[in-house]
Amino acid sequence: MTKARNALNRAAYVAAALDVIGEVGVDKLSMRNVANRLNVSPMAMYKHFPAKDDLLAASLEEFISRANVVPDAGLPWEQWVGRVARGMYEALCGELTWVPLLGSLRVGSQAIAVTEAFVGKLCAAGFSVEQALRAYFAVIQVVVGAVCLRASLAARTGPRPGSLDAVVPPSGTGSARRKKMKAVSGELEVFLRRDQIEIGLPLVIDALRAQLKETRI
Amino acid sequence: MTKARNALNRAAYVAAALDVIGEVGVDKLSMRNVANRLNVSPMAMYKHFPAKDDLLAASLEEFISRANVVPDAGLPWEQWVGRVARGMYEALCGELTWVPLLGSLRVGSQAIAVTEAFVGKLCAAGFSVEQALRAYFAVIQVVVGAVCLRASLAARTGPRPGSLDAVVPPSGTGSARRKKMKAVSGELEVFLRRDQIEIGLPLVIDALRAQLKETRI
DNA sequence: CAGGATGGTTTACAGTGTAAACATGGCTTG
DNA sequence: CAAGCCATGTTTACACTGTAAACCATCCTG
Repeated sequence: MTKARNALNRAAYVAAALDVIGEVGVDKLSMRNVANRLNVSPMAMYKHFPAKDDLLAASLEEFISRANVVPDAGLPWEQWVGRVARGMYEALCGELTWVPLLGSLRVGSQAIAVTEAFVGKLCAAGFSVEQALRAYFAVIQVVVGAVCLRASLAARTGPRPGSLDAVVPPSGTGSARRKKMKAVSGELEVFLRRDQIEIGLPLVIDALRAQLKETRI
Repeated sequence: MTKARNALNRAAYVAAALDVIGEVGVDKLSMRNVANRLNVSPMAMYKHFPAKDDLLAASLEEFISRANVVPDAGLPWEQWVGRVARGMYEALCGELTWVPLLGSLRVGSQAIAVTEAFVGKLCAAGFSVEQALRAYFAVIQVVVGAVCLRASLAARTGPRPGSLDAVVPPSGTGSARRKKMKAVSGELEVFLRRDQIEIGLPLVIDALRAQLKETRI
């Protein structure tokens, strides 16, 4: 037996991978544990994905797609864009183990659907296609960057004692400098603890608003 | 023998790690190959770093520090900020294998030195400390995001044939939709191929300029 | 019915991070 | 000077990883 009717497909493997990820995180996902979940040999997956990275990339795409970030069309564009960005941000923050894979985001059909909606929305609001696409990429950049910074906070136990002991000592020293650095460091901590998306996103939206006003004149 | 005078320290291990990374990339770095480069047992490193991740995080910090992105103080703040951002972007793009580690950026003394300079520059230009820190984080976000998108392009062989075959088919179908999606997809490709930092960064700088003007009134 | 796809299995290998126990030099203290 | 601790490095071993290679069963198609 073993074969039979129930042939597994890409989607089934991706679904299983997402289950595993939900339980143990992206970093602890292995070919073997997703295979086990489907009662299948690990090597079976290589008939559908050339390598683990491809499985993970597909899973990330599916994950983002499931986040379902495209909001109601009725909203004014600023809020609409905000919702998309915050939706992505929150989804990714919910599973920070994705972070190492943010560099392998593919332009899959799911992403294209979002882009399409995004560009459509902004064009309807008066932006040019060029401007809208630029805006889309800027927003994605901010989301990804914000998630990375968020992860970077989570990766820390707190302001470590050794936080000021450099790998290589800073060129200029002196006690005045050290004091100032400590002050900046403190402020840094405060900012790191803020909701990262609320730092970069408003700036981008402001810039977009300004662009729109200028175009309309 | 074996012991003797030449006791290795954190910095030595980090330097060796950076050497290895320069040759084979972050992804192919292993405790064993950096240990070999120093003619030392792999386990020796655990006396200096609790785990591989810590070695990597330290190496990333040192890498960024070596990029030496802080420019001359004479520049006007817009250009100054641009230089910092583009410097980081280019350094990271030169070794894209760092990308998976962007989520473990630590606030080390090197980073603090940059922040200090950044905040100082912007405050001198008329921004409040709050605004300056916000600006700093926004810029970092954009840099990190831009690098991730850049990596995402590099991870692709090109516009793959299967690019439109979703893991799970899109909800709405129809040939008109497919055609529009393909058009958007084409534009996406074009944008992906642009210098990513030039997409998000100008927007952020525009927003900052507007902020400054408003404050001055 | 022959023959290739398709999707699965088994076996095996080279390589990984790191825990545990042990060795040894140099510095501090009695 | 002796005793002993601490920092550093070594050896061994383990559990686990991704995946190449070869093989097998079912099905679709000419």
